[in-house]
Amino acid sequence: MTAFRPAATRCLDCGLHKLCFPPSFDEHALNRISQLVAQPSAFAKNETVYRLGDSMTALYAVRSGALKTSVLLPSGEEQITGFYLPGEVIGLDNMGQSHCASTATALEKTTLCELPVNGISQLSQQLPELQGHLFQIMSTELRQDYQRMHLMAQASAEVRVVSFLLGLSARQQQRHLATNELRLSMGRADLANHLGLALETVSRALSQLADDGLIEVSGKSIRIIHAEQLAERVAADCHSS
Amino acid sequence: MTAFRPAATRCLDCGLHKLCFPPSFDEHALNRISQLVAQPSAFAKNETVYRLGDSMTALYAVRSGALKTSVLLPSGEEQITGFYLPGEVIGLDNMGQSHCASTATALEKTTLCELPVNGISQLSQQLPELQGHLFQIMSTELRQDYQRMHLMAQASAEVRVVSFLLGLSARQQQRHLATNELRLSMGRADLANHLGLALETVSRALSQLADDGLIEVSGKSIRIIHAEQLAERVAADCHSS
DNA sequence: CGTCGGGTTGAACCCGTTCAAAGGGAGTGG
DNA sequence: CCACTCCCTTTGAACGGGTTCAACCCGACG
Repeated sequence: MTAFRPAATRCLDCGLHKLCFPPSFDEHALNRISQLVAQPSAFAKNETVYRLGDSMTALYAVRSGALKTSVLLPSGEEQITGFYLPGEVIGLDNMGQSHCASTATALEKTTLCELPVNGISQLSQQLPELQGHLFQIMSTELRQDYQRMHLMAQASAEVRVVSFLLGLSARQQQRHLATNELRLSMGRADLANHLGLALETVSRALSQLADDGLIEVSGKSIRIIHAEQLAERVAADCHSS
Repeated sequence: MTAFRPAATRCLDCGLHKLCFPPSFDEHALNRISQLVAQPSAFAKNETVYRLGDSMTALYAVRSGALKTSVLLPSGEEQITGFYLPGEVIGLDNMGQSHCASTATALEKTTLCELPVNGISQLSQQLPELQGHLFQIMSTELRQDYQRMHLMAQASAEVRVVSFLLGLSARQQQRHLATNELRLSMGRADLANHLGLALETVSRALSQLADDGLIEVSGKSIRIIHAEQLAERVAADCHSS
């Protein structure tokens, strides 16, 4: 079996391994991990990877495409907790749980590397660096959540939208993509949900920013014209409050 | 040294060990952990346990008292990320980092058990249950943050305050304390900051709830009169939106 | 008794929501 | 190739809840 595994499934050969795992991971560590990773699987748009209540079996590293994670609230409404791009890992919020507490849905055609949680747990007993990495990405998510929480609690609609755009831009930079050309894989409704705003408010904020000449908006494609001025608006809002 | 360690520092003898660690932890595991735990240290009101930028050396389990954790935003303002009570563990958002990204401040006279992060990391290589526990409490914090984020994003002031009170009540129940007698260790300003509201709004919400006969407010002491009706208001708000 | 800090109450303003309608682009069928 | 439709997005106008600014209250402490 393993002899026939396509080269593409070996993390070492994957251009994203420095994102999924620390750059410091050596060949040995990557090979050990590769042995756990199943053949990347493809998901169509709107297909769910896992769903609330499913038994928790794996983490998933995004290989291509994009997806959203959401929690279903008691009331039945959906709260989108995050959008994930290639090189990012989903399922951390279910670590240590027997069942999934969230749902992951592909926003477009997406391929994922499956990291079985049993294997990951065991391997991280042997590779301190892997355990440290898991702690690190989980704590990073925690810290990012704090910032997002402050955003939701305090920031104006414009600042929320700008923060999101700049965050996306920064993540593209990590993947060595252009920082000023964004393609939003999610619709306005999902974006609004994630930012805690009404759909119309997001649209208005984008239009306003476009009117001010800071960005160009064309459907799901957004071009950042003046990144510095965008950053200033975020800072200005923080300073004023 | 260890021969003279007071019995009180042995986790096995501490009434809170089922909160700090899973109830399933056996005597062996608790003893291994106890060897790591330094003498509980005391902090006065407003004293900081660790501060943004400090080197990250330990997690801390609350033994008595209460404290808040906060992040300092670029603008210089403080966002309070959580309040912690006996049996709860702080510092998880710094796991895997070399330096603290948050600040922990005692809200009253507080004693903490220090869990050196090096020791914890190494021990969790040997005790899969400990590693699993760490993953679990981190993922639990993640999931709680998602709920809080939704609260901040969508919920009315009243719902935010009620959710906080009910959450506090639930945590008291875990510690086998009365669920209807709350003592808020933080001031209105901290509470408002944490809930993403203006100080005045929190005060108004509490007054309103008191007028409606659902709670009794006397400074920092709050008595819950009709827990069910409080829960209904939260559910009602969710349903309406 | 006076002062001080935290908490409460009051009134006006502002931003985001809500409801409503129009605009636009992709896909389908003629 | 165009016309039609559907869905997503944009734009408009009025409403409402939370913030803000301001005054007041109250218990603690000197």
